[in-house]
Amino acid sequence: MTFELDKTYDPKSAEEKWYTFWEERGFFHADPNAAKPAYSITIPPPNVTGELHMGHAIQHAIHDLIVRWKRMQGYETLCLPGTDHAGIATQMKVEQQLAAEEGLNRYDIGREALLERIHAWRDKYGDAIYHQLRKLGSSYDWRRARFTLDDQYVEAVLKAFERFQEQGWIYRGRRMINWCPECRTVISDLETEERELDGHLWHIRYPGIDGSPDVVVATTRPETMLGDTGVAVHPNDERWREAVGRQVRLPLVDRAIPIVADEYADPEMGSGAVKVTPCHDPNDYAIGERHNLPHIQVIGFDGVMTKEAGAFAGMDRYACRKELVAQLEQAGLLVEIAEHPHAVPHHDKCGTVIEPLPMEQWFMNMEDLAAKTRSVLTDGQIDYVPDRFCNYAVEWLDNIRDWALSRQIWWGHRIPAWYCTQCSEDGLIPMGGLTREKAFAEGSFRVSVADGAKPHVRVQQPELCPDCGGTEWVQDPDVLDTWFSSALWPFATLGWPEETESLAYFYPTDLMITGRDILYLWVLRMVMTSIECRQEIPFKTVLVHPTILTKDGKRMSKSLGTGLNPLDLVELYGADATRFSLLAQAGAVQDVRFDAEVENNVVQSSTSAEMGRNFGNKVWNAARFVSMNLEGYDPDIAERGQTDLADRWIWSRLAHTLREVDERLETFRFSDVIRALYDFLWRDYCDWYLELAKGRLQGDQPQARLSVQRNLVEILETALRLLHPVMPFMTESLWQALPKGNDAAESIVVAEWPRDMEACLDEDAERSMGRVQEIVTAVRTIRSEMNVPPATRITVMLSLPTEVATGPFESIAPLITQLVRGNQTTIGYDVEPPSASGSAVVGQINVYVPLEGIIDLGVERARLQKEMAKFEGLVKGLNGKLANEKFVANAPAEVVEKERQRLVEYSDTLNSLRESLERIS
RNA sequence: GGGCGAUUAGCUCAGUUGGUUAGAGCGCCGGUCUCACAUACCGGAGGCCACUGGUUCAAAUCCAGUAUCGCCCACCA
Repeated sequence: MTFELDKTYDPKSAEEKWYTFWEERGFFHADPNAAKPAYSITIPPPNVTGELHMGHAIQHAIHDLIVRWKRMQGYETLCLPGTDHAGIATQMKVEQQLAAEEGLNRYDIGREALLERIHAWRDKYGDAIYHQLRKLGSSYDWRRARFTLDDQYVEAVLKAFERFQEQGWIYRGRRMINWCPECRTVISDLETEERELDGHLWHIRYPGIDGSPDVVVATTRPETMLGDTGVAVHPNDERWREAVGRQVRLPLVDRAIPIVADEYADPEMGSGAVKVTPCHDPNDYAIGERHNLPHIQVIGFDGVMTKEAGAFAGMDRYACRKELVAQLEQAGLLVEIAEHPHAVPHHDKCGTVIEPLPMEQWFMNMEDLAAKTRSVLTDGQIDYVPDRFCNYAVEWLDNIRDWALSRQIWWGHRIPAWYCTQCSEDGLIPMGGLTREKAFAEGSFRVSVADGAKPHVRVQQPELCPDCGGTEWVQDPDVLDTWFSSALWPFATLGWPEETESLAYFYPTDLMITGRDILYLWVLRMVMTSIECRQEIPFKTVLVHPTILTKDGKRMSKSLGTGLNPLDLVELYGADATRFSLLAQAGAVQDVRFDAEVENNVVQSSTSAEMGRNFGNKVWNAARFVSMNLEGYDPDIAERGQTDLADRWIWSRLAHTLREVDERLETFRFSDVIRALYDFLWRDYCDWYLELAKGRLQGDQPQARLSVQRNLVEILETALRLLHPVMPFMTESLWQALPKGNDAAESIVVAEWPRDMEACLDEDAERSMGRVQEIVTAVRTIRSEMNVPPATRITVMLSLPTEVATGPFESIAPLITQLVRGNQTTIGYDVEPPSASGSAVVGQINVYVPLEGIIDLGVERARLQKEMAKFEGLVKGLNGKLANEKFVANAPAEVVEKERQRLVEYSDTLNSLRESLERIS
């Protein structure tokens, strides 16, 4: 019973072969009627435009690790994949393509045509990420892959919108919003990103009128001055008491604006007076409301100055700034220009500086949901790992703000609000001079409730207008924020609003694995929508995985050339090694500096992936060794060796490893999982057990040979199952090749996870084997230090104190001989070694290696002296400690006793070392 | 401006509730192509655990402060 393996593991052929096999057998399918406990995860849907990056890679290495583990443990395991339509990002991508290839923008081709192009784009590229995930080995139920614009999913979105509307949370209102002049849409607060810019603070003089003093105001955005409709000072500011109620003249536009008293103005700042531009600053908007100041919008939705900007109309907002500053300077009204670094909100998707504008939009009041969600979190119903993220979530909920839901783009879920063309006529304003017919047909109009538009929220278009009996309707032109649809992900993907079998069986899901960046944007909103739509939590645990940084702790970014394509790693080192490297670095830390050299977005090498590759190859070769030594092996007649020390030891180590792996998987300490497996397979199994097995394999006792063969196979087979969730491909290759019983599973994917190994734990064996290892290492050190040629066979003499029985040493002696390349190991009491011997002390045992003619006594003396110095230090320290009355009095008795024993032991060791030294001096 | 995290060997990181000589991998030095593996084997060197105080018989570990780096939140002109 032998099998053949190549000299090295070849990832490419294995990956292709086994993934196909797994999919054909349907191992990843999850059945809602299975008679097993369920375990379910929905993945965070990547953007449909997305390409796999390292963030995905670590996320999915973790997903698949957990999912494969649970599947082997006997759960009916669902991992549901999918993609997000990613409204702005996707539309942006296709628009950029349109501009680059045809020089057209979205308005040139219109709504329908653009949507057609995006759909075509999605059909062509939308599945790319699925193929990339397969390359990593992800064992997901691809039959269930969902897209946020699937028909059933759209239904869920409309249903949810209607439901929230019925709760009275959704409203149309005029508010200060974040406008992206590049994308020409509103975005939510969460989609803005503050960036520190080196700005300036311009101090400008506004001349007083009718006895009012001149006012100097400061601004970081002088161009907004054109829209100023007031100046505010603090009501208690004595300097300005007389000025309140008077007016100043706005330079360049020659407009008289009032000085108002408002507590927003900070007397400590500059002159104490602040300019007020209600249309272009959230604070100023609030002041404007309080004092009824007029709104003058001088910056348009395209970032270009409006006709209200007078002479500056038509200029880009930044060009205008420059020109305006120049003119102010010329007019002698520019008092000062100060350097002023400050944070400016940008659109996270396109990087454009946000323009705050008052606008009518759809909003959702989040107060009720936030309150409910808060108590769910503070009740501990959802476990956050690490748990501090739960506190952050609660804090965020405490400061919840209304959610701007509508987007002025076309790719997405169109808002299910309808307007009767008859009675809403005045509030439906065609864009760009279109006729009403055309504007309505294309959805190119602006809705103004203020001007009389009356929205009716319905999933279906209404029949008769309840107000006027009209029958013609137009749907709201806006689409919903992408995050509105993804907020429904865990239940919408399982069939909601239908009460499906899958929903009943797999929901709530067990685990949500996510990055830090979307904890509020997405994760918390899923909790909120689930509480409302399902009256339950969407997942029991939120696992926040580390962020992958470059080697030197910088952001990984394609534009910086520090991007790293995970598939390049797969290409270089294989999928298993890539997973290994990611998981090995996913410990308690929240940032992983990924150990790879990258040049111009191309990976040159990665130390950790190399480690993974080497480890895979090591295991592969261990299996190869086993395969080469199975001559005459028959699993039916071979008995598991359980009396030999090495056998008892390796089973005990395996049992420890299983316990460690399970524990660390339960607590998501992936780097510990890797380390446990690595140590067991490489250190215990290969370095020690295989080496020891060679003796029995090559010996002349058939029974011993059979039992060690059985152990070699069985231990390896079990360890492969433990390793499978980390390195699925390599383990499957080996597992398939290993001889197994007839009732073995079809694949390691569905093989049973090892369990109940506690009985194999054997402290005595571990202690004895530990002694063997110490002695062997000591002898090897002597060999190495004395430059004993590898071919030279040596004798090891163990000298025991009289109170120690020789029995146990009789059995370990042959192991020592074998491992140090010796010819024999002798045991005796108070042995007097030849004077030309190397020596070492292991616990109570003196170890001698006679080296007549080889030993360099000078080297040996130095070695012993160094060792003595170490123990002298230890003994001195312990003496001091035990002489300290406070220690003896206060420390627990067992600690004191332990220290006493150590002192005795170290003193003995020191004496032995001294004797050895004297012998050769 | 608030909050949080990190700081341990040249590098990347472990170090569980305070209690043996602080560990691993890579890198480095020396020796091996020893019949599974040179993607390997054997041995070795290398640490004032960021700094300063404190608590304790005992601190990498607990507390306070400082420094550096990073993240999150925040409308201060």
